[in-house]
Amino acid sequence: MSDHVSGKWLQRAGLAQRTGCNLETIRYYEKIGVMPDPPRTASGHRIYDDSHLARLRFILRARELGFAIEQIRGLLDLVAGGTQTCAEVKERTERHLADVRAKIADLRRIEKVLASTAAQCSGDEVPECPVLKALAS
Amino acid sequence: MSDHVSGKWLQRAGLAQRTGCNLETIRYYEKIGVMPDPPRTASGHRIYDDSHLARLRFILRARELGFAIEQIRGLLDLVAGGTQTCAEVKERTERHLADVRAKIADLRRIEKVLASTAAQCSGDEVPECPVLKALAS
DNA sequence: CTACAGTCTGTAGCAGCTACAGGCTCAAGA
DNA sequence: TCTTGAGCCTGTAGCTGCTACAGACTGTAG
Repeated sequence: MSDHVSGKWLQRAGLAQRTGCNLETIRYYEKIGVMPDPPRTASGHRIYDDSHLARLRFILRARELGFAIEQIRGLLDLVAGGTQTCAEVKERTERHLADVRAKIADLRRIEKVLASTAAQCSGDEVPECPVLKALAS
Repeated sequence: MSDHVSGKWLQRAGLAQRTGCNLETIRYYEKIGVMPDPPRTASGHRIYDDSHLARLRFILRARELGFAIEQIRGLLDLVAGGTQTCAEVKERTERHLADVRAKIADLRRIEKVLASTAAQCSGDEVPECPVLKALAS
């Protein structure tokens, strides 16, 4: 089973290599159903084509943008059903954007506290420490 | 077993209530060893005192600031061993701060991509969508 | 004495992977 | 032709930090 049939089909390692996805992650995506169960060779080896490649890339891009798997599944279902509209997708994107902004706000609050507390540290070899004091208070 | 012996000792629910910690989380912290195995009544009910209260508050504050459990365990070990120095704690805090800042940077990158892509959406009831295009590209 | 709130234990589930072990298959070299 | 080794297969366990449940027991108030 040569992997060199250019642009025709791939095995798992080929798909992983072309997408940068971890080998096991592909199987995981199939198991949870965001990637379809692929066809197999007689001996059970998975066979992927360009449609799998495209779908996996979609998933990976969405994950990079912080979309949860269930949100991605939703987007894929919309497209698969042909029922997607820009209005709907925009709304989902903006909901996710709001989540991202909330996380940023949370982290910035944390950053401020950490930075200002650490700034009070002498950094000396003494047991007293403003950070510990803040945590213990 | 009355819970009203003021300021002397507490049961699990009392500790939870005073710290805002979830009941089950306390047991979890004991299981993983960041909280000590508390003494028990004859019938096996946990008994907590002010030292447990203080330790749990320390843990919860540190968690709020995003410290991982293992980092918190490390800080608590330092203090318990009496070997803590401001220098050491400051260094650990700044390492964590760097992690937090890296996460913020990551989320801001995501935020920018999401915002700018969503801004290109017409928001109309049409199947074409810049967000989907960006994910599929 | 009974009802009910509270506690006890172990275990499973969440997200999103990642990494094994143990067995099979396939192609290339000797 | 046989062997070697890479690659594939499966199921399952582990990671972080909880949270929730079931089923049994205990302790107290009426």
